[in-house]
Amino acid sequence: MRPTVQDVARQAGVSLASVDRVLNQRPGVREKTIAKVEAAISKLGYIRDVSAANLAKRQIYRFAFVIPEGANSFMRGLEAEIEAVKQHSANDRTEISIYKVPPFDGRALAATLDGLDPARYSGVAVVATEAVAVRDALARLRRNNVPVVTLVSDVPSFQCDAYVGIDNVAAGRTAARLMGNFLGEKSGKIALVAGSMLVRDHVERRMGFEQVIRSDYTRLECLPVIEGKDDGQLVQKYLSECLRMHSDVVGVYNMGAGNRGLIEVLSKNGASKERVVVAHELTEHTRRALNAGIVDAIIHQDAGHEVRSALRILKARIDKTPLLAGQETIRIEIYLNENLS
Amino acid sequence: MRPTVQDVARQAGVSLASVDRVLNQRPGVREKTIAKVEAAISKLGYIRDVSAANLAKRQIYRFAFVIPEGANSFMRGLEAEIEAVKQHSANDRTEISIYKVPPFDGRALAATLDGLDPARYSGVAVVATEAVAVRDALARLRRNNVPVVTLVSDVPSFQCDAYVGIDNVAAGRTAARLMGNFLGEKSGKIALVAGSMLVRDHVERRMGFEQVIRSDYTRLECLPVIEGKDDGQLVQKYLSECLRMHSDVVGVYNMGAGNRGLIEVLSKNGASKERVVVAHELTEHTRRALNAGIVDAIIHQDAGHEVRSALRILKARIDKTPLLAGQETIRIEIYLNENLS
DNA sequence: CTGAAAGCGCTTACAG
DNA sequence: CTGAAAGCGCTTACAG
Repeated sequence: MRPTVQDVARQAGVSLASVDRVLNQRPGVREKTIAKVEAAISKLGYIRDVSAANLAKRQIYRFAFVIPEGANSFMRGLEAEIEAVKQHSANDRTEISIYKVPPFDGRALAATLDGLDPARYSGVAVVATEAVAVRDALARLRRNNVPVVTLVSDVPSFQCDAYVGIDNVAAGRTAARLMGNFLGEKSGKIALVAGSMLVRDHVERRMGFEQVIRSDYTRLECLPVIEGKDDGQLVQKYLSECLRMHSDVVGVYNMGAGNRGLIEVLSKNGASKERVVVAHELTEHTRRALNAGIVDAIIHQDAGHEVRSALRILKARIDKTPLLAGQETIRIEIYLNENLS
Repeated sequence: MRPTVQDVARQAGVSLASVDRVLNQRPGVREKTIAKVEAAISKLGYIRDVSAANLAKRQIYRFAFVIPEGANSFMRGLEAEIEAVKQHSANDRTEISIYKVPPFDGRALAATLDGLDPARYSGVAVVATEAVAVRDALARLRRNNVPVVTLVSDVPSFQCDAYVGIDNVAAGRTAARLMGNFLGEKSGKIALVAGSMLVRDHVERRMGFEQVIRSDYTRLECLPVIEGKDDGQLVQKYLSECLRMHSDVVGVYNMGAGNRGLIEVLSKNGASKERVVVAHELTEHTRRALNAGIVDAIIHQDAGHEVRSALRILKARIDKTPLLAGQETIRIEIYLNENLS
């Protein structure tokens, strides 16, 4: 039988309450008592039962997810994943609220974060935009003992409890390797599409992509980045102009959203077989494009994994329990038509 | 406040014990009482607290993992992942035992399974070999109400609770797409290496691989499969013979283990840049080979994910709780040097 | 600074 | 067929 607090109390010759105080590092215990309890714990190999503790504490986890609103399919997929755990998590004494804020708007995000009551929420996960006001709002939550994780997009200037997302430089490098290898001996230009060069993810992906192309595929040349604001309409307009101007574009890399516009241009363009196309994030649109051969590869991050990982990390901080190493690494996934699951 | 069994009992005008009987579908309750309780449950929106129930039941999960012994790095990685959750799972009232059996040996596997006491184990996960004795041993466990999942390698003739692993036909197709695209305009032969054509995974991967090569890359031709018994020494011997005999081998696909032998041959061979090499499973050896450019791509399955998924599925069966859709799909992962994490 | 007792939301004998 | 009471492994007031 596994030892319980009762056993520890008996072994140490103290009451249950004292064991509890030591276990939870509550103040007002004599050094000598602490020592006795700790000796008993290690002698018996006591491991505390977290769920029994949570039952006694009537612990309920309340989490806030703050994510961008708008048409971005990846973000809507992220929202769907949050909804899925939300339904499921009633079993786990967990309550989840979703707050949606305008995308690319640091002030709006900061205002929403400032509106979160630290007494109400036991943890916050946020798709962050970099801005001083955001950093300050996150710092306020941390000061009030609310653990914070950033999701998908990090804020390096703020030391949060964890960043749950991919390494975007490596993602760009991965895209470039696929592009370069798929192009074989061909030479020519690569069109680069991003949402905005003010967004960290996209800047990092571009950096990684250009690094690899320049060093390993010198017969290829990257055109200046087209900024499509993650908006399908704009992407469509700018990209078709670009392809008209440059007849020797052999590859297209979309490091941002707005894939609907990209797909529109390339499917009209017909000769998709002759160009290699790499984009980010598996959505219903990019899946269809992979199937149709309009897109050759998708670099993906698993939004469901990110949501569940964020929750595990926040709970571990709250319960002061260790995480399982390896489970919380978000991978840079590659999808071809063949391994869509 | 969330309603509890107390609330349900009060609302239904019955005792706690009766509520419990209905909740757990225990026999010996009048239809009318069942109806009253069920009405109260749905009226209050009662959701049962599984961890409180497990505490009261002194429920301890005891799981057996049955895996192959031997030098196979993937299997040793799988074992390490089981060990990792084993350490961690003391917190979760979960005990895990690992049984190792000789690889490719259905009788030894069946004997081990037959030795598992159904009274002791609440669930079993097994890396299965196809054999009648194995199927019967698994059926015995199921008859004794022990849920069973197959790990990595399925036994289609046995209807188990779940198969936790990848679709190996799709994995083969994925390997072929990478091979074909990376080869660009080149034509020539592809050397195929497998462990054994008696093992289902390898047969399926081969099928998927050849399908895609034949239909989409007609300038490429697959050589007959080399069977290396997943043994580095043998793979090295047979593959180097094969490369000596065929001067026009432009690609190598290893659908089995024994990658150390493969890497040995190809690194000596020098001209690795001229051949495209695709293999399975990220291990310390294949990582190094990716880094060194000896291997171009690795098709991978996440052993840690598989272990954790198997545990979640078994627990859900035991607790009769729903699974979170999406979390249990094992993906066919693709690794290039750039997205190693 | 310490301890006895009640309680968290369930389940389990046992009595009727 | 049904219910009162004790108990699972913790924590929380409250009294001293």
